Amino acid sequence: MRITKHRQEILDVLDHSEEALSASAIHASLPHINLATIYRNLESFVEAGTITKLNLGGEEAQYEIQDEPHHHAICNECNKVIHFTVDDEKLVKEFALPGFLITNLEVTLRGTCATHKTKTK
Amino acid sequence: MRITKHRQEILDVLDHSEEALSASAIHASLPHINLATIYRNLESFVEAGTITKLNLGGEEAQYEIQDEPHHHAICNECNKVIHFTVDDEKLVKEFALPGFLITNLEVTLRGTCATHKTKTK
DNA sequence: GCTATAATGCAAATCATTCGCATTTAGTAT
DNA sequence: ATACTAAATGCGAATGATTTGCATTATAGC
Ligand SMILES: [Mn+2]
Ligand SMILES: [Mn+2]
Ligand SMILES: [Zn+2]
Ligand SMILES: [Zn+2]
Repeated sequence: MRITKHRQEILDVLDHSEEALSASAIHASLPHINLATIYRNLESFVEAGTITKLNLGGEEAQYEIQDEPHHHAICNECNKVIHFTVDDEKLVKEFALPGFLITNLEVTLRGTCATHKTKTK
Repeated sequence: MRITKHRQEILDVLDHSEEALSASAIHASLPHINLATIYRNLESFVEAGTITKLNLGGEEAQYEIQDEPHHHAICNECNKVIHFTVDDEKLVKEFALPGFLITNLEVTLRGTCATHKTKTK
C-alpha cells in the first residue's frame, strides 16, 4: 500500500480524535479529499489492520485507530461511546464453543452513561 | 399493536427458522406481503421486544425471535451463525464501568466454524 | 526522468431502508 | 349487524450510506 498524502491525513485525523469517526465526519475535517477516496482508504486500512470498523447500529459505520484491542459501551440516551478493556484471553477460554475457533471477541454494552443516569432515574 | 394476518405470518416464518432472517429473506417466504410492510412490522416487533435485530456487518440486518437472551459466533468463511449463552449476570458484574448503567450485554465472536476449520488449517 | 501500477476525483449506480399518501382493515362503539 | 376511527397496507418515490466505472494523476522503483 502506497503512502500518500491523503492517507497520512486520514490517519492523522483518526489519531487526534478521542472518539471513533464516520467517513463523513472525516470528510468534514478533510473536505479536499473526495468522499469516495476516504471510503476506499478506510477500507484499505481495515484490511491492513491499521484501523477498526465499528458497526454500532443501522447508521454510519465508525472507524478508529487500532491501538490495543478493546470494547465499547454505548449510551442509549446520547450515543456516547465509552472504550474499555477486559481480559480477552480469559473470556475466549470461557466462551469456548465445540468446533469453533475464535479469532475475534467483541463485547458491546448498551445502557446509560454517567451524564444521563441521574436524569433517567 | 393490532394482530393482523401479515404479522402472524411474519412471526411464523421467524418461529420456524433456525437462523436469523433478513427482511428480504422473509419477503422471499411471503411474497404477497409488501417489503415496506415487512420492514414496518419488524420494527414494531423490535420495539415490542418480540424479536431482536442483529447488525452483524454492513449488509442486511437480521431478525430473530427473542426466546432467551443469547449471543452469536459468526464464521468468517461461510457467515454461519452459532447461537450460544453465557452467564450474562456474571459478566455484567465483571464488566462494571464507573458511572455506566448496563442494560444490555452483547458478545460477538468471529472465527472459523467446524466445517471450515480443517480446510483453513 | 521514464514507466508501470496504484490512487484519486467525479458522477453515476447500488442497495437497504424509509416515507408520503391514497386505500383497506381491525377493533370498538352504536 | 352497521358505522366509525385509528392503525395497517401497498405502491412508488425518496433517502442515505457505500460502491463502482473510468479517465486523470501521483507514487515508487529503475
Ligand atoms: Mn474504541
Ligand atoms: Mn440468535
Ligand atoms: Zn449519555
Ligand atoms: Zn464456516
